[in-house]
Amino acid sequence: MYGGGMASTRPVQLGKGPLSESGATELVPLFAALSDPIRLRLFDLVRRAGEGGICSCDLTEPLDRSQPTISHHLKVLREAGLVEARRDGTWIWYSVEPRALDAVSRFIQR
Amino acid sequence: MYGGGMASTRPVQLGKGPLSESGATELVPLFAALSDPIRLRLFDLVRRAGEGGICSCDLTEPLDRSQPTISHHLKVLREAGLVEARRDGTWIWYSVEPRALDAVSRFIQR
DNA sequence: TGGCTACTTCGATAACCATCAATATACAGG
DNA sequence: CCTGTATATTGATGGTTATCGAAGTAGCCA
Repeated sequence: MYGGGMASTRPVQLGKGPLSESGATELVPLFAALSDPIRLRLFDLVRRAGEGGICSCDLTEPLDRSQPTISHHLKVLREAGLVEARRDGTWIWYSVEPRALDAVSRFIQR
Repeated sequence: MYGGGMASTRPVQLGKGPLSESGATELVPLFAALSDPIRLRLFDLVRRAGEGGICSCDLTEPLDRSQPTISHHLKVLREAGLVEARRDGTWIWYSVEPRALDAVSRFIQR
């Protein structure tokens, strides 16, 4: 599961016509994933951890939420294709999916 | 009311430390406003209308939702500071708030 | 095997959200 | 002032989401 292929549908949206229904459904999960304060700060923490990533255990405490809640939010970020998880023994390291914000970036510069 | 000052709190976030709780609460409403397919397409339609804006009446039909629903979503976009409304006689013209996506843009390029 | 730690899933609850029909407000023309 | 058109607000409803505690799974080590 970890490192497995989530968010497989990549491209679309060639800067042309009005945002199609399908074009919208590509972007909505991204925005939805970032529209929660806990997830936004989670993503920020993961991003500033850089290449090596950050351990899940280091994410629970600073956000003042229960561990299951953090786990839930990390799952949302994963399924949105924003972060990726890599298992190393007992614990799991999160890092930013490289092309995570590409679609958002394209949307902004239209 | 229309043209009145919404989204008055502007700046913050100088590319420095971890995303603060307040920094997150600045971005969350923006992402939340864009995390609905109807609103996303609504915003897109308004944006591609350019300077002059687009009449509310031209937004109801292409999105296949009732008039109250569109009105509701436009209100959300307004309160998020993404679009502005200008009344002209009987009808109302929507256009993109100039600095609408600035905060999102800054967030992406950190 | 057995116990420890890290993390996920389940079940429940309360808060929130999208949607519509109905109703209300605002403006323009007669 | 009355009528029609354009837009907003209200009230209700069904669906989704954030949250937690409790229970489950997975890997390490002895």
